[in-house]
Amino acid sequence: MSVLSTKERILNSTEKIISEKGFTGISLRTISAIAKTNLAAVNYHFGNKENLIEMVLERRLDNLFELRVKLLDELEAGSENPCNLKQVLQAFITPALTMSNDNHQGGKQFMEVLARAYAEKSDFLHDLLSKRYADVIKRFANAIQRSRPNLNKRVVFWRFHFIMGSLIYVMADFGASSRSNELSDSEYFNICCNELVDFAYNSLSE
Amino acid sequence: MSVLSTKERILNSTEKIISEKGFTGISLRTISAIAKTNLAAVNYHFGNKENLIEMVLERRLDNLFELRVKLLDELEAGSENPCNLKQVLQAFITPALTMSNDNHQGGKQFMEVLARAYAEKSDFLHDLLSKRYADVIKRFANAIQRSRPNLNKRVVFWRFHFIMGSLIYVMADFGASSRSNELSDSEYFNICCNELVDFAYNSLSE
DNA sequence: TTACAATTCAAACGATTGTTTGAGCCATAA
DNA sequence: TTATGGCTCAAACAATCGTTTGAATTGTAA
Repeated sequence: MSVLSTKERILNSTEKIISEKGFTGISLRTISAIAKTNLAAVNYHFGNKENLIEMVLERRLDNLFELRVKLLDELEAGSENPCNLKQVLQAFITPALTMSNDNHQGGKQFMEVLARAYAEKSDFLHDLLSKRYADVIKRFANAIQRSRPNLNKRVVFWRFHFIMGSLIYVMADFGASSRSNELSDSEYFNICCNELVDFAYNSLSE
Repeated sequence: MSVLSTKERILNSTEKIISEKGFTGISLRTISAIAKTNLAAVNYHFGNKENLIEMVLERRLDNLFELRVKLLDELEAGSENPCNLKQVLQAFITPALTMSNDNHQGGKQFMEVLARAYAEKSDFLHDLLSKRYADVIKRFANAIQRSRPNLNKRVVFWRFHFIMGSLIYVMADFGASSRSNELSDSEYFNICCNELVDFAYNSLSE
């Protein structure tokens, strides 16, 4: 097991605290305590609190969108043209849910952070999505469009956004209230993933 | 125009501030200032900050679910049996979006508060949904089930939750980034409402 | 080893937070 | 008028916040 740098430990503990207590419950003193470092280390490494939170978002979102792009690339390089819609949706949804199921690497915590950032209308997150990742989102929207040529372009656009809404809802475990206790985490997320893909696929039927 | 009581003014200004700056940005001093009253009035009328926020949620949610129930009652009293699925979905979705479009009465602000409360995993909200409103949600789920007897009960359950996810996403204006500037608020929400109902209806096709 | 930069640390800063206090205001009822 | 109770107010409380400072420590290259 590798030893984590102070910077990494701070990012991890921030992620953990936000996912547990939300943005309201954050304090740099708690963060530094859990990261087993000094209070001033946070400002030393990240400048200020706002920047720290932004770095938490950036670190993971880059991974998430990288993975999505990779899967879409593979699909578009394949023989099917247009791509199989269900696979396109899987390429978008699965990485997010895989991440949120990856407790070991803190992915689950991050997904909750992400959902909270959405709710808080983080300007930084907004910029990230509308600039850095806009192309990826557009690529997915186009791939969906091509496989459903008879659907109005505007309608596809709306539904893709609704699907993203459901995804965020699930990721953040919003519906946890309704979750059965008999399922393990990985079982739950497998079912969830399948159900969500089917749901999305169905919603895009012509 | 009626004169609002101090209590009402405090509730309204709290709603406004949360919707603008999120739960993070709340301060009782700002709240009392906007409510044009004294700082101590908040504690006098609501005991403490947490209780104040809970009262904001409760006041509006009661209205929302009352309206949903009323619409469902009307449908189930009608001639169609089972109820028309699209109308059931409308009875669930429309009140929420009407509220979020009702700027004058602060409904829009509340919907953003609600979405933030979801993200913050408010225990109070959780209890409200799983206790006080659980019956209503179950009634809607059953109504959907009856109109789609061939769909697995578990599948209906999942999809209803996904639909709620999309609804919250839309209510909180999460997708505002992608919103065209040429539409007025009411035009936007009309389209949004129709698209969401169609989306939900489609996702529940057999 | 020495010198220098990077990092960590305890301590303090001023600002802001939720809450409490007790005096004052203002209506209504005796 | 006087007395009472609901309400508002300015002021102060202790606690916590993010940030800064300067000294101590660590790691690295000469």
